[in-house]
This record gives sequence, structure tokens and C-alpha cells, in this order.
Amino acid sequence: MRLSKAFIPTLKEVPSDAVVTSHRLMLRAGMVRPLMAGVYSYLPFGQRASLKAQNLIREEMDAIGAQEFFLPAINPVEVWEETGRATDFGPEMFHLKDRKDRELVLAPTHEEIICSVARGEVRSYKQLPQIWYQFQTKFRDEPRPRSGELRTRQFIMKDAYSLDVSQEGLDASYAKHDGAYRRIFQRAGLNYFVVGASSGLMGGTGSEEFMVESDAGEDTCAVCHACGYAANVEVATSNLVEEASTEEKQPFAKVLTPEKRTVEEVAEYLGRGTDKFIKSLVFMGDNGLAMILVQGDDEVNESKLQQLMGASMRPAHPEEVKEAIGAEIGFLGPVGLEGKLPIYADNRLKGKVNMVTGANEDQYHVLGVQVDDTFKPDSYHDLRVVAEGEPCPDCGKPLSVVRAIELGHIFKLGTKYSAAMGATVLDPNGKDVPIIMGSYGIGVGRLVAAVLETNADENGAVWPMTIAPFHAVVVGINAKSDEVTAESERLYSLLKEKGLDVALDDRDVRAGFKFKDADLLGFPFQVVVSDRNLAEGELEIKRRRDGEKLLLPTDEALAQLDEWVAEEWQRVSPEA
RNA sequence: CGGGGCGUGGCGCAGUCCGGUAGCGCACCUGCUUUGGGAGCAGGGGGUCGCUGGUUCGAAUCCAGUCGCCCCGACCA
Repeated sequence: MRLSKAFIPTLKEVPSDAVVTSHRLMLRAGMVRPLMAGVYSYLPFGQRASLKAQNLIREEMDAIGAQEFFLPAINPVEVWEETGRATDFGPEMFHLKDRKDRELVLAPTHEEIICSVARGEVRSYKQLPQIWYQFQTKFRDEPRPRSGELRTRQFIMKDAYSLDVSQEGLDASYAKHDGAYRRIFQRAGLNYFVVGASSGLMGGTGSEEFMVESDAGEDTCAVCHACGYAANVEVATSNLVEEASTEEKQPFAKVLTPEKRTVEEVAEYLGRGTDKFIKSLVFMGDNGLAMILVQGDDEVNESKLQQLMGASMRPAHPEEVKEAIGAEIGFLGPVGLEGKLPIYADNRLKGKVNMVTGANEDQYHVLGVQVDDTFKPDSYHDLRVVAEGEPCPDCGKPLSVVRAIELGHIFKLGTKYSAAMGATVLDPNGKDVPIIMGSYGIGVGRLVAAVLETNADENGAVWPMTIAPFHAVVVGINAKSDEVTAESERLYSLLKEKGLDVALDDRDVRAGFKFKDADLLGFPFQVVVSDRNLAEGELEIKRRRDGEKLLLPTDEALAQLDEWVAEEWQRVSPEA
């Protein structure tokens, strides 16, 4: 590609709407342009990155025997009503009508369509297993698109579906995808980790998310850099061990704490640490109100609490609390409430002495609360959010709590969709059984964005070889020099013959302009041709990753470049 | 859906409080000079100030409504 002919509209100034690194870079490097909230046009440079990512994914999918499809993005709503997901997705699904007033939807995912194909064609267990996949534009009317390509309303997803007759078959298909995904993210140069996840709207028996650590991420995970433990904080645990207190027990007492409601306020007012408090919260669950207790410096983990109180659990309204307990939120505590409503305490509170908590009387707190003595909770559970630095549940080393981007999600779906849609096969006993399915997704645009989030510096992108729109650029300084032009053209052809995707910066612009663009666009390698160096028979090569520049006799420079290229590929080889 | 912010040449912004008919930087066009890290000088083109209505002699500016975009939260691959 000759940059003099290319449409790569780079921006010197940063568009003010862009906040996260990948979004700023994708705009500045001329990869994408916004059309409306959460919808982007991919320009040639961005499209090249997207295609590189797609081809990488395609290679690994094909390697596990998956077959590529292309399914309709526009569907009749009836297919979605068969499984009940027209309702489940609700306003997140785009609806439209055709000229005959038939109701249509834009597909947010494709389980139903896969089933519609399978139920018409797959009759026997002998035709299974199958793995079917596609790259398809998905539409989801997100409540809040954000962070550029990280959460959009229209996006390309690689989605795959496995069809099996047995649980063992599903396990095998799932394992294949697990392996393929690890190779994909490894080869994309991403430092990924895998966490167990809830299956959410998809249903099914098990699922894992492939995450990449990034401040731009929307998920929060606890990870152990020592042993590899990783979990979404929604489910993460730690191995906190509480030492038995040697404190002498203080007498129970009620104190006036006017208008001090939060643990922080009361702690400051009474001059005690927040760890000496019992935080008391009231939630409404499937079986009515319950009081939840955690230590004052902990946060309640609502995901864990849902296991106890039901999925529709919510914080109680202030009126409900006032009516049930007779005190305002801010002055609540477990003392004296035993039997009135269930009291669930976090494990960490077990045996704590001299604690402070609300008196269940407005403007008062109580001191000298001895857990299991002054009051006794109905039961103990893990109800807290894991915090930075706590011991890893597996190895005991300190955990990190990090933000992460979810790049891929693999599910063991089971028969939820096949059963609902009548996608069945005859098993070896001649019995009609629903196909056992798995579903496996990777967001392509999100993957490209994640690569940029983790591979960039203040000057621009630093692409890994696998995703780089071009591997190298030949920069001819002074387009008016015939010698520079001739040598640039020679090197451009030479590097292409070596199998590199190479760009030639033959634009008639100043050297500094080209260098800035080359860094911004993030070509892994820059080859600089100038009259100055040509006169000495020398060539300059630059490696984008560390900025190393070498000026060597031309042949040596090219040999060095070969070495660098090999090293750069090695970084993203699956064995690395 | 709740909270906050912003809509002014292609991009980034000032002007809005306190009404008087629109300005700066970048980009673009012409010329000369320059040529290894987003050049300098001179000249030039380009804007119904998101939209609708209202107040006023007069509205980018004040009032009402509306649309759009961004951020935080809720929610969600």
C-alpha cells in the first residue's frame, strides 16, 4: 500500500469525546469514525486490523474442525418467540417491520437460527458432533454504549455452536474451544486470564469468560499473579484468617450518635476503626426481609447474597425498614432482632468482640457487642467483596483486584434451545433426543480495542504482528529525491517478497510528519531511507515496541530486520 | 432509566454569566522560503452558532420545549 494513495485520515488532535486509550487511538489512527452512539464506520486501516483478527480466529476455529457459516442478521420474530427470548432480551433487541407489516428483529446472537438449521437437517446421532461458526454483525440496543469499540450496539462477533448427542460430547467440544480460545488470545498478544462466570441470560450448566486486564474494562476481577487464580469479584473468595481477639470484653452500652449514619461517620465520631463496626443492611428477598451483616470495612457482595435470597433480591426501601424495625437506616443493628427477621452474617464476623453497631433506635448506636453472645445470627456465609491484597484462596499470596475486558465467553448450553425448538436427533437406541449445544463467542472489535488498550504508548499504537494492519512501513524521506524513491521502491518490493505486509510512505510531506504518523499507526517496524544515509550505503531500521533505532550498512540492516521480525513473531507464537 | 457535562467552519476550542449581528489554533487553497520528529511568512475560502418556538428594536447569548453526543450509576457478551 502506498500511503500517497491510501485513505488513512490520522488526527493530530484528540477528539474530545474519546476517553479510553483504544477509542482515542482508533479515531486518531483513522481506523474508525462514529456514525451514532455505539455505531462506527470501519475505515481501511481499522478494517485491516479487524480482518487480521478475524483471520486469526478463523485459523484456530478451522483447526478444531469447525465449519464456517454465514447466518441471517435479520430474523422473523417468531423464531425468538419459540424460545421465549424475544421477551427475555426485551428492548435490547432491535425490532422492525417489513413492507407486509411482518415483525422482524435484528439478531443479537444466533442460537435460534442454528437450531432452525439443525432441526431441519440433522436427524441422526451419526451426523454429530458438529461445530458451526460464523463472523456476523450483531445488533444489541445497549442501554449505554460506551468506551468506543468496547461496548457498541452493532459489532462483529465470531460465534460458534457445538452440537452433540451426549454430555461427554459437549465436554469435548467445550474443551476444544477452550484450547482454541487460549491460542487465539495468546497469538493476539493479549495477557488474558480465564474466570468462571454466571451464564446469565444464556442459560446452561457452565461457562467461562476470557478476560484481559485493563483499566478500561467493565468487569472487576480478583487475580493471583502467583498461581493464576482468577475470578470475577462477584464470586471471588479469599483465604482471610482472623486471629482470635485477646481484647478484654467491654460492657454493652448505648451511646447517642446524632445524625451519624454511615460507618465512616460513626467511626470518626466515636474515634474507633471501621473494622470494629458491624454494618447492618436490610434486603428484600423471595422470602421477605432479611438483615445482612458484614464488618464495617467490608462491602456486601450482592451477587453472593442472591444465592441466599433469590435473584430478584433488592435493598429494602426505607419505609419497609422503618416499619419492620422501627428505626431509620443508619441506626440499624442485629441486637434484639433475633426471631423478628432472618439475620445472615458474613463469616468474618464470627466471634468478634467489642463491636459497634446500630441500636435500632434513631440517633443511637450500641457498644460492647460480642458476636454470638450479645446476639446470634441465624447463619454465617461468605457475603463480602474480596479486597486487594487479601490472601489467594488457592496459594495464599496476595490477590490483585483489577478491571478487565471480557473478550470471549464459552457456554455449555445443554438443551435449552434445541428442546424448545425441536432440534432433535435419534440416538443409538432409536430414541428422539434434543441436541446438546454449546455456544462460544468472541467480540472482534472488542478484541482489536483490547489489543490497543494493552499495546500502546504516548505516541500511538504498538501492534503485535498478528493484528498489525501492516507489519512494516518504508519511509522515504524527501519524495523529490530520485535516489530515495528508487531505493524505497526496491525495499518495498523486497519486504513484500519476504512475506511482510508493508506500506510505503511515498507522500510528499516532511520527515517529522511521516515519523509521527508511523509511530501513531504503530507499524511494528519502520525502514527509513534518506539521501543522507544512502550516501553512506546505510539504512535505518526502527522497532516500534521499544523504539530501538539502528543505522547499519544496508545488507546488515536487512539481516537485522529479519531477526527482529522473527523475534516479534515469536512473541505471539502459541508456544511462547 | 437516574445524576452530571457538552452541542459555535472538517477537528480542537473561546465567546453565553452581563443581548448589539462570530473569533482563535489545526486542517484546506495560492505564492515564496524551508526539508530527519506533526515547518515559517504572506494572502485566501469556508459557519442558518443542534433544532423549534418565545421575549426583544435586536438573540450564539435570555426563556420554554425538543433532538443528539459524552461521562458516572443502574443494567448488560
